Amino acid sequence: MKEYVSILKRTKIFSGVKDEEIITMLSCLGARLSEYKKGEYVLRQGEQLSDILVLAEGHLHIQKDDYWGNRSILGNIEPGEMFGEVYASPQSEAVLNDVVAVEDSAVIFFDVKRIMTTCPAACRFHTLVVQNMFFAISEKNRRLVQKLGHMSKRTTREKLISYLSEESNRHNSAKFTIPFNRQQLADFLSVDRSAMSNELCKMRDDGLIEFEKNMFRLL
Amino acid sequence: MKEYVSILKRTKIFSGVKDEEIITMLSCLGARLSEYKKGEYVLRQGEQLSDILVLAEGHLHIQKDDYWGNRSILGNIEPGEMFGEVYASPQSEAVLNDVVAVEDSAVIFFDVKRIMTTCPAACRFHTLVVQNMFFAISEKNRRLVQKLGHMSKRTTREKLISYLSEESNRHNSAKFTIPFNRQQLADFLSVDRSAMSNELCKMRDDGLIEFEKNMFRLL
DNA sequence: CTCTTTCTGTTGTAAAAACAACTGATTTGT
DNA sequence: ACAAATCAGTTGTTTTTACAACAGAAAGAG
Repeated sequence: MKEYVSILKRTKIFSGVKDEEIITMLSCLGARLSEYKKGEYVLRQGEQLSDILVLAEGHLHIQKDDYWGNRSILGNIEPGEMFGEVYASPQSEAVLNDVVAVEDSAVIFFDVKRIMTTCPAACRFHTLVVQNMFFAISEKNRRLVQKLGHMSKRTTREKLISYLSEESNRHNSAKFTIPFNRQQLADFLSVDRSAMSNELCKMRDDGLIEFEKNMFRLL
Repeated sequence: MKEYVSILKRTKIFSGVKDEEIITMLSCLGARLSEYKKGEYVLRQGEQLSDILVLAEGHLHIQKDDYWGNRSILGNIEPGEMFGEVYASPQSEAVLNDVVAVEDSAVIFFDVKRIMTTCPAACRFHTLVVQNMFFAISEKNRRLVQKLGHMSKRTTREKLISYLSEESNRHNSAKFTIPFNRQQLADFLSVDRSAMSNELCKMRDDGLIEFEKNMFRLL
């Protein structure tokens, strides 16, 4: 577990907490570590969950498959990110989506009851962590709203422009790589892969973008 | 302000806090009240915001208009709901969407700094409120994910089924009213109104649903 | 290195949605 | 109560997407 302190201290949740204090808190908060091979499920739709999770290393997708086998990728989780907090509230409901490892990953579980119900005065940084979690989930909320912004565009081209513009912004650069391959990007934007591939090429022909694999450049 | 205590005490944020304590906290938290006529903007895209807002009475929509005049309704706010918390984090960014009153409304503003940075020990319920806010924003996050679920459906019919099923669930009844008229529902689901109207009627003809104005019944 | 699998781009067709234009019903304002 | 504005439904046309099937390139396994 200690090997991940360097990762944890760079996360939003532990922002402002020192190494030694993080180690103390890992036991104070009842942290457990689980590892997953590529393709394994971290969470499954319908499960009960009373933990908040942090990705220590690897790469996860939040996704959902419907009756007909259509897959939607609802989100992308990178190291240091918190997830699962949505299901950890008192009126806890079942997990809505699958969370799957797209590469070998390590996840830290925190017992939400210990985080939220222990008297904050007991541990000097407990209060700070709750506040940090609040801001982290706010940030996440913001990203969901942005994704809704892409999804609400009517045409594939508009969705792509909306998504790529945001990624460019986020990287502060016209050139950037995305965490998806073509099929995954199509699933993320909820469009057909071949139609999207087609549209990407048209956009390139129109001089809007350049790309190679998952590297893109806006022109 | 006191007239809204009965509303506030039923909100998630003040869950578990007594009337007198709410009154005390309203000043402790630097609460301010603003009123809006139907059609007025509560928040505008691009604004800076350092408050958390609670709708005391009325009905708001979170919406966004693009270049071409297409409107997306990203969310719906009912009395007692918190909003704006996304923009209140320390690395505060500009407001992403408009929030507009769809009927005469009253909104309470809380200074986020006072909520988050005052020592929680100072006020017995301060900690409770921070925790409540955490759960409230989690719940909101959940709803955003559900909306993404509707939006990720490919056809208008699937989007409608997804949305109506969720509303039915939420009301624990096959019969329920929705907070949108047809145009607003179309904007919410990001589809064309006339096409949606058409699809609703087909669904009725297929024996899937009944409806009258904004009352729906699933069969 | 070779075989297999995955990934990306291409094309044609069928299905669905967007758009535009119009009607009648309902609501709102004066 | 009446005129104006908003709202919901209908239809036909155009545009866009989904789907299916395939081919070449790249990546991965043995």
